[in-house]
Amino acid sequence: MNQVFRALADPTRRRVLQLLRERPRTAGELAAAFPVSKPTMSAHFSVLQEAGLIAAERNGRTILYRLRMSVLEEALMGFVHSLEGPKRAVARRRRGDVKRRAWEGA
Amino acid sequence: MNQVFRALADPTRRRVLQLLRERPRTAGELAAAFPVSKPTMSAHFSVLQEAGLIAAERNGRTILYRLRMSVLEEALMGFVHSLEGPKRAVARRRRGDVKRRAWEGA
DNA sequence: ACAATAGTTCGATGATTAGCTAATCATTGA
DNA sequence: TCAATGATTAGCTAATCATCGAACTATTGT
Repeated sequence: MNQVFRALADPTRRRVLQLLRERPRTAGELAAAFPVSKPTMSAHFSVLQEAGLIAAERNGRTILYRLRMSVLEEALMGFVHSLEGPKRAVARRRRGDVKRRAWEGA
Repeated sequence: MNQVFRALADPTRRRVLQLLRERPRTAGELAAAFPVSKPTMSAHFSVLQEAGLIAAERNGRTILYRLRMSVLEEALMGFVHSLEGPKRAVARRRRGDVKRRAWEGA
């Protein structure tokens, strides 16, 4: 979930998701829609993929990216619900899987 | 909207919002809930406030922060809807393929 | 095998960010 | 007015991030 929100923090990446909304697109096709270099876009794809927001499928020499809507919806809705929901579950704690901010539960 | 997503990118700030879910809290009360210094928390409050996610009200020498749920919901739901919504053609850029600023819409 | 195409990985760089301590501001109470 | 309290601002460091060009991998077509 942290990765999802981190991925959504960048406008370029949010826009990529919107472009993938209607149909899958190749890396190059996506890259052509933004005024940044291909390596930069590739890095954005990585972030989105590690967050689980997009999936890649190689076809010949192109790579087709598709949106994984369910992951996005679950993260966003899940967070909203954690705010609206039962007024109890705020004190959870996870153990040291991050270097700093290990107290983090959201 | 960009500011909202940027604010949500940090786990500490998301946790602050969750703490504010039930009732407003003072800056000190919130700061005491995290293992970081008060100035650091103050900076987080600034980010949240500039995003419109929280509102501050001074009472004597304490400052009470309260969650502005509607802003949060509108941003998150709004984004989800922009992905699920009417599949208007987002990128008809076949000819020319110029770097327009179409990506500034998210 | 070679050249072209699609895409990523590598290495460096400038900008932003989260974090700290120390200093400051603002309010209250003696 | 002075001291204490709650909170922010100032100044700094270290880490992270978005970006680039160059090099690399993989695939296709000749």
